[in-house]
Amino acid sequence: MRERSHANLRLVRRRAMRHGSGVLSQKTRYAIRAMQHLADHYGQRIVPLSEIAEAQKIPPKFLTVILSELTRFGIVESQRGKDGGYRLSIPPIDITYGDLIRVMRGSLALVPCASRFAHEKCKNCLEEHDCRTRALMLQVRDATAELLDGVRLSDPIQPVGDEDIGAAAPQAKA
Amino acid sequence: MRERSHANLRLVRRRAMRHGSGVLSQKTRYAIRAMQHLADHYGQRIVPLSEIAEAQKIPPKFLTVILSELTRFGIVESQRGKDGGYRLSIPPIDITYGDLIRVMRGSLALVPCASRFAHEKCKNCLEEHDCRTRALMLQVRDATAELLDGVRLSDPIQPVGDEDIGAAAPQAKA
DNA sequence: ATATTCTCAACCAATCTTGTTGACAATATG
DNA sequence: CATATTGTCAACAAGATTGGTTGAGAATAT
Repeated sequence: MRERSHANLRLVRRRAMRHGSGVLSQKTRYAIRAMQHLADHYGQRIVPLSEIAEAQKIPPKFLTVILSELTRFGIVESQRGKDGGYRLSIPPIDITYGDLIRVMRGSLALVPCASRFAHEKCKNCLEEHDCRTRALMLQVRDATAELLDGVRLSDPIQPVGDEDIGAAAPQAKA
Repeated sequence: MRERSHANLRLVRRRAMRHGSGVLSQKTRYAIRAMQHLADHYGQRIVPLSEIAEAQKIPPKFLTVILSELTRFGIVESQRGKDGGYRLSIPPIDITYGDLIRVMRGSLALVPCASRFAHEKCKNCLEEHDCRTRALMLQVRDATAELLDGVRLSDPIQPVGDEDIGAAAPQAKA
C-alpha cells in the first residue's frame, strides 16, 4: 500500500461534506420503511396506510404514491374498503434490500453502463476513457448487489453502535 | 441460498430499467475523464482546457466550471496566459477513483448516516426502523470505498468485453 | 346507504442538473 | 507596452427531479 500523505487528499475526506444527500432518495427510504413495517406483520393482518404512515412517520399522502407504486409492481397487495390496507404479496424472506432499491430506483449501478439488468450504453461513454472505469464500476455494482441481496426483509435488526461508524470493514485502512 | 422463484421478483430485474440515470452525475463523469486526461500527461506538460474538452468531448464552458472546482480543491493546478492550462498537483498514483467521487459528490454512501467522513444523522432515520439498515449501508459503503480506493488514476485501462457484464472477476483477465 | 380505505392523475414549489454568457484577471510574446 | 491567449468567477436559465399535496373517484364491509 502506498503512503498518500498529500494534505489535499487527506482533506478530501473532511471537506467533502457539501451536500449530504446520499444516493437513496427519501422516497426510496420511505419505501424501505414501509416494506419493513409490512414485513413485521406478514401473515398476521392487513395493515392500513394510516398505520404505516403514523408508525413510520411518513407523510400519508406521499405514502399513498409509494404504496400504489409497490402495489402496481406486484410486490405488495392491497385491499380496499373497511378494514382494508396492504400486505406483502411475497414472504419477506424472499425480498432482499437489493430488490427494494432496484424497484424504487431502477438499478444499483453507479453508471448506467455498469448496470447488469438495466444496462444501457452510456451516450457519453468515450470508449477509451470513461470506459476505462467500467471494469471498476462493474466490480462496485457486483459487490453492492451481493451485500444488498444478502439481507432480507425478514432479517432481524443488526444494531450498529455510534462508535462503529466506518469500522465495519475488517481490514480498514489506517 | 434460497430459491426465490417469485415471478414478480424475477421481473424486478428486467422491469426496473426505468430511468437509466445512475448514481454518478454527468459532471462527475466529466471530471473523471478530465482527470484521466491530466493523469496521462502528468510530468510532461501543462494541458489547456480546450484540448481536454476536445479530446474528452466535454462542453468547454462546462469544463471550465469543473476544472475550476478541482483547482479550488487543490487537486489540480492551473496556469494562466499563453501556453497555460492545467496539471495535476498530485501524482496520479496518489489519486484514487474514490477520491474523485468524494470530491465531486461529497460521499460514497448510499445514505448520509452511512457516510464515514461526511457523516450526518439522517433527520428521517427512525431509530428502530430506517437504522435497521444502517449496518448494511455501512457495509456497502465500505465495500464500495475499498474497491474505488483500490484503483488509481495512474492505473492502466482495464478492458471489459461486452460479454463481461456482471462477471467482474478482479484479476481474472489476461 | 354510508363510512372506510385504496387509486390515480394533476398539480406545485424547491432544488438540482447541465450547461451558457460575459466580464475580468493573469501571463507570454513581440 | 500592446495584444493575444488562457484561466476565473458570478450570474443566468431551461429542463428534470424531488418531495410532496389536492381532489375526484372506485371498491368494499357493515
